[in-house]
Amino acid sequence: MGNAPGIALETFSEAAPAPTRSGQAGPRTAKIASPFGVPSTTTGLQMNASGKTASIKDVALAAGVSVATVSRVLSNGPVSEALRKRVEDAVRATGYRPNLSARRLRSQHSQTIGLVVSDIRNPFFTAVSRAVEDAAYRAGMRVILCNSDENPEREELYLRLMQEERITGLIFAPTRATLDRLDTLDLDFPVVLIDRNAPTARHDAVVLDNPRAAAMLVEHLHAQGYRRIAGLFGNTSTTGQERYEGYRSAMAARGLAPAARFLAPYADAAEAAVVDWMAERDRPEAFIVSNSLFLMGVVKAARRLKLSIPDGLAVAGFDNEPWTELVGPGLTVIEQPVQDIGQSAMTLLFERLEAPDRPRRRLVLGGTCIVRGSTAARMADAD
Amino acid sequence: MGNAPGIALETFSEAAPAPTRSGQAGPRTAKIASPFGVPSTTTGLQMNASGKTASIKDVALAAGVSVATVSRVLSNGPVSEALRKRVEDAVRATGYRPNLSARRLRSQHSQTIGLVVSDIRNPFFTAVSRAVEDAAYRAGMRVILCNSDENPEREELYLRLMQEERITGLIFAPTRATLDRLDTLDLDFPVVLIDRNAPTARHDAVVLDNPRAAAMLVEHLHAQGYRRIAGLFGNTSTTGQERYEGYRSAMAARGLAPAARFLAPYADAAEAAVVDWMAERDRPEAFIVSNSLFLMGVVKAARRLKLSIPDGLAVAGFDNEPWTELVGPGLTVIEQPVQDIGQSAMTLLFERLEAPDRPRRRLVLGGTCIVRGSTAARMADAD
DNA sequence: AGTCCGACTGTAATCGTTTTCACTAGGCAT
DNA sequence: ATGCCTAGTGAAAACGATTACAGTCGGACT
Repeated sequence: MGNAPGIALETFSEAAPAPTRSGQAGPRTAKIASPFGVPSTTTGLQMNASGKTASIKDVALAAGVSVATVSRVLSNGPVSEALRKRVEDAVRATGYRPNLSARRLRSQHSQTIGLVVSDIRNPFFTAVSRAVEDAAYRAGMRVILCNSDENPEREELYLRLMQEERITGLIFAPTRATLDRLDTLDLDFPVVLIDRNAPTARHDAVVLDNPRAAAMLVEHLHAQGYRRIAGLFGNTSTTGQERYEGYRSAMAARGLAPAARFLAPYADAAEAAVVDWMAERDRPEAFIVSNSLFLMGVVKAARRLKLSIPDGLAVAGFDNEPWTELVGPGLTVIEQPVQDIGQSAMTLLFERLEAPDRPRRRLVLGGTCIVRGSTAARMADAD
Repeated sequence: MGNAPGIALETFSEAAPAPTRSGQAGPRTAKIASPFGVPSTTTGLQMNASGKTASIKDVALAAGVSVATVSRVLSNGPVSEALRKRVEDAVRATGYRPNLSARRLRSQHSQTIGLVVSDIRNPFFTAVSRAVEDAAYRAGMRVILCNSDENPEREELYLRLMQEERITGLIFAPTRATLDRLDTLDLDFPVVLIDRNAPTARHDAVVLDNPRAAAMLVEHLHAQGYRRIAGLFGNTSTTGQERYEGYRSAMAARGLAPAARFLAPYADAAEAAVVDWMAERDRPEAFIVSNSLFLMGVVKAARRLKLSIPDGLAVAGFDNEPWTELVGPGLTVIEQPVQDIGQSAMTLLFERLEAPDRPRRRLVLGGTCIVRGSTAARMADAD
């Protein structure tokens, strides 16, 4: 059975006007006449005489005080009770809202921190950005969130934007390309790296202990009886590189031969790699993969090859996303302390702002190995 | 086997300094001495004599022209080639970056649109916000993204923020509570609702055809031979309500008795509901659920009850997330045209900005039913 | 009674832009 | 020559806030 066609129509239409195909993409200009009349009051909020939204001057006028007094009321400065009351009433009456652009310009303080991640759809980054945002708002700061898409050009664009916004600090998960030239960039604000990092960068950073985490997976698989353990790692970030190192040395320490491939960060790439690899002589018994996209790829490949997990093919990876529990017998993963990463990044940033000259610091957090059925002991019966 | 403990340490430590537990939450102050010396050059970008970052005045000075001319060069105004060249050189030499706050203040145009969603971790909203952002940047506008967490208080906070940022327009997925009083709010900018909507709201909107989509699921399950079809719907948004209506009328149209429950939007809630429900007499043969969290809940419940999908329990839901393909025999879902929703919202917003007085419009997009194994024909053998 | 102090309050400068307006040259038609 | 137009340029006035500075006004102290 195929897919039922999608149909667009007015929910409460008398007769559906010109049904529109809901194409999967491409710009579509809304061209639908509305059967709903609407009163054409375009009134926004309260306005002053000239029809613009109320400014501090309007409030001052309404309260019969100077703008300085209004400003002081707004910032809890020293004002007599009588005037404070009058101003507060005037604020309500005029519907006054401070203009942040003006405030920032004058006070030379943006109260804004930037956050540039490589892919907001990656649950790791959504979780981290939630943590960052919460911490920021608690400190009375705003967050500007940007998506680089692993694209150095977009990163450059956003870094420029951050400069123009005069952010007070940046939390950044850079691509390898940008990481390499980060020192030459001369930014006006302190930077805290997250997730990715290089020994050469002179910035603060908070990262997972990637080598150790990968080693934990090797250890675990080894203990479960697996020997031919292959690895798939992302080729765009230093993270993949670090996880590979941990994998390699843990394998070597056990007298096993490492066998790794580096892939572009797409599920398809991993699927294809596994399908190919399993056709070779000396097919792996297990895979360690460096991100959740690859995890999906491996599961798809196993399905395509009609290999059961873990008997035909064991697998372990990174990022404890909700669905990893539900796939097959459950997938063994390293859980990252996402909350902690976000909060620590903010902490490092604030401390850096207080002491700009202190030496660079790097915070390395440990992951937790969540063991599930995808790495059950080798040779055991399937459940 | 238990979880290996997480350990925090310096990657290249001589000896791990005071190992820190990577707790799951709670603020943690980074207190790690760095073994890496760093030159204490705190130089930011180029600065003018007084040590601040370069302004247009500095550029003018360096180029030997007036600030007006610099401004004109920056905005491609009429300037002779000779001066333009001199100014461009000066811009490079000073490392000048325009100050957006000042620009916005003076030009009275923020070039910013707001986007308030209820949960950025929900892949539906991450996809939509990606689309919105892309469309915005293509139009030379910035996006401020905020997370309401389904919390009306946070919504109010963010709406106030939007006012203060003087955004030019808002794309908004409101909670029911806020939706009800949206008309009384008197915002200074046009609003386009997404995902949620009410017949009474006087704003533009782009939503899924929820009743039809839910009906499609009923249709499909019915055609596959299922009769006792239960429904689980979210209780915080109008979306759940609309999907329920579609479900109810489609059931009625087939002479089936609807049986629905409304839940808080958590996977656990759905899991508990299913476990309870399956213990009752007249246990459902199939579930229709209104979001992907509930989908997880149902799968977990089935696992707990040792019911196979679809023979013990069929299930269908909303949102074609990548993992729905991988769970069990694959989950049947309604796919929303997320890209289209985001782009259309921007289009509606732009058109509203051009014609503030035109009557309210509502764009209803159709979903696509992706059929997978979780709704295979009743009584068929398991695979 | 005169000084001084403390608590408010207002005036005006300022943040970094854009934009209006006036002005200067040339070029061209008269 | 004179006048007019056009293109290019600079001076200065906004934009909406914060804040340094200077008053004002009682009351307390000598």
